[in-house]
Amino acid sequence: MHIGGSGQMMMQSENPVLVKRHSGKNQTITMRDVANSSGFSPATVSIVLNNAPLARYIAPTTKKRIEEVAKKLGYRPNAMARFLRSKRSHSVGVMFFDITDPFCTPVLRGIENALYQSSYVPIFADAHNQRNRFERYLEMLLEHHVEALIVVANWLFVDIQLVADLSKRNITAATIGWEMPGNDVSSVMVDNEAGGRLALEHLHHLGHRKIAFIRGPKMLIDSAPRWKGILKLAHSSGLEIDPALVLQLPDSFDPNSGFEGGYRFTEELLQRKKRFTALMAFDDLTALGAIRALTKAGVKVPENCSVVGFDDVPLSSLSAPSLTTVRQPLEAMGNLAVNIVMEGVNAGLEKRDWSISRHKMNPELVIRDSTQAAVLSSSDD
Amino acid sequence: MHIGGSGQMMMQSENPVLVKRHSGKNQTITMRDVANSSGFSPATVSIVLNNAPLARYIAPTTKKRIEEVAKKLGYRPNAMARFLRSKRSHSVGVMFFDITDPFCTPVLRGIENALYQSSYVPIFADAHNQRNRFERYLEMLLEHHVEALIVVANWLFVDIQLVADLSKRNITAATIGWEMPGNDVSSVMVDNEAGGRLALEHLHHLGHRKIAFIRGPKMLIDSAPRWKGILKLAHSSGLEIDPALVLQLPDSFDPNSGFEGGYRFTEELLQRKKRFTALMAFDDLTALGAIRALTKAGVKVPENCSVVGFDDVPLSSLSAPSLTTVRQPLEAMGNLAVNIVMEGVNAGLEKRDWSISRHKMNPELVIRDSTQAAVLSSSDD
DNA sequence: ATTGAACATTGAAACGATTGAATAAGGCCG
DNA sequence: CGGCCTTATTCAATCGTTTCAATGTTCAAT
Repeated sequence: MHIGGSGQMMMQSENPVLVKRHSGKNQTITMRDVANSSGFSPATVSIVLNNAPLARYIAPTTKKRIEEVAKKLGYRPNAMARFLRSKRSHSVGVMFFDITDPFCTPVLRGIENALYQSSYVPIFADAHNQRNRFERYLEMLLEHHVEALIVVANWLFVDIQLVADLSKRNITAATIGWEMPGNDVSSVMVDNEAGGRLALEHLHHLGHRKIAFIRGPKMLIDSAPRWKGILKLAHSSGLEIDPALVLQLPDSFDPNSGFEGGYRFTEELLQRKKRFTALMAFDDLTALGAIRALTKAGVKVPENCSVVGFDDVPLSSLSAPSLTTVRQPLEAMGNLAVNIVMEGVNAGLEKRDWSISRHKMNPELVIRDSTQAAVLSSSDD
Repeated sequence: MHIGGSGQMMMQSENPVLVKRHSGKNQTITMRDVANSSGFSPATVSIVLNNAPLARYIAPTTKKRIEEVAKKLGYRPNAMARFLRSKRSHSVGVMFFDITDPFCTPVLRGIENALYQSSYVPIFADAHNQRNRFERYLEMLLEHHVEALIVVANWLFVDIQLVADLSKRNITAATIGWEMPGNDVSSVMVDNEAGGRLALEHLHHLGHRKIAFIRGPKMLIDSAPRWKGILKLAHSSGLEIDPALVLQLPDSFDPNSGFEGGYRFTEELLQRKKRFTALMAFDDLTALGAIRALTKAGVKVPENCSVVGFDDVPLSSLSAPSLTTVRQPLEAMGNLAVNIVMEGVNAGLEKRDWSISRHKMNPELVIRDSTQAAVLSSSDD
């Protein structure tokens, strides 16, 4: 009368093992059990429980009966068996380039939440920014027959292989924070140009004219458009950008290197002895690094120097001073990516035609304590 | 002569839809394809590719042949079909109470990394601190037949249901940051008592004698032992704890409420006009809130007041000032939890006996910029 | 009366792998 | 030379669902 783990060691070499597996309700109850127990056939049970098209012919009494029995027995469909027939795994691969980037958590939350609404399950993968790991995970996800793939490409590098492999296997995919070349993969990004504009506009409105910039690494897709937005606003508002106050972060594989970079580069800016009353950093981490350097050098933020970041990662509101930044709607982006791929999945199911889409979400300026109006200074132009 | 999905769309009502699905190598290649293509039977292919026991009888030439063909065809085993027979899903459920807690990211990383080593895939679930969501996810994970479950119970509430359901279904489980009543679930925690001791010891060594405390919420399992460690050290070192300098956070369902709590409670402590030269917070977020309040009130950290946190969440090193704290080895804890459940999985596979385990990991003091030696004051005892 | 929908249910064939039992051929022994 | 072990491979059942095609009903319409 053992159940479960209790009698397991009896299986040893040559003992007269007592048949214990048949005891408790340890056995998984299959659809056949429900069928037997309710007096109908497995087919009927399946039709009823899935509310399949044929279900409209099934007598209401039958339906009720079957549903009752299923519940009483605690029947749980076997996802694997189901998949084997229906080709639907009810899972989606969610691949992060590097989850340690604070950018990722809200995105993950958004993805998870949207999938949950559709009763899909996320299979989590983290490439640690390594190509081979990325490929291995891709392999694993394909083996698990995820119905779709979402790639959160917050940091460096892409893989063309991805595109090929996926479109070949008819798996809809979407990237967040990156755009694939070609026309196979949908994408969700923030409108970086608008964001850059927003940030600089804010500083400009506050009266800042001598502004330092720490640009993002060249390899990051976000860097160029943000800078473009900055240049455009500078141009349209007649603001002059002093090249001596512009630095660009080097490419790096560590998403958290921005902090260190912001720190070092701000030190360097300070050494140049060119006065600036505000600093615009590539992202929040960079901004935090900058603030650290400024504070250490005795430059008070925001009194002596305003700092603005980009992203609005969760810690930005907790830092001291709390950070003025351009918010990416991270959770909404995760959400949208799910909706996109789900649409693709459904299209595939219904043999409908479907085309990829590229979204640029609107950023939003979040004003906190790291910026304030420029103090009027005699040497200002 | 159609195979598989090719002719399916002809089922449409009455349009002569052109069969475009049949173009590329879209069709998934099955084991049968490898068998046909190599001239052996599916059985042989399976045996070779899995290196099953019987493989020792297979001729080396045959093996090579099959492996070649499999690779050339790009054969990828169908995880579902495989599972259906072998009862192994090669997936593990990873359930978070609330992923927005910064505590979770490193744990997730640790779990992911360990699973990756074993070619297991994590199915991610986030209960959003809601019981019904927790239960629904549990249901979904069971449907997907995860081989094990890891619950990261960083924040409030537990569910007894969990224990029952899992042990009934013979799924090994482990919790991180929580202990289940009963003897069904392994757990991994930090040694909170030692941590509490470590933190206070540090302050004491620095010469602090008037220390304020913000204790954790009663419902959190960590709160009591941390406090116990504090009391013990206070006792053994002859430190006096002034009840007027001790506050306890209220229970809350938001893991990030600690910041707000730390802020408010610190304001309150300041209002009491009882001098203190150091503050020990329940966790890092609370400490950050406290620092914010202190700074706002003109109390400089660490010059006028040292602050120490607990956990060493990623943002603690980035805050200004960077936070002295007690580090939980979060990644290692995730790792360990995986090893524990994998051990259980293997035991189950080999019908071995196996018993749960409870681990207390050693915390480590991380000294950063938020603490410094107490200034000698005339009124000190 | 016969037909033919609409209704209600079921049999049985997949889905793609795994695996215990079976087959077959060679080699060795007494 | 018949039996038996070893080597090499295959048969066929099975896992738990889904779903197409088939089988009876019932009942209104010809």
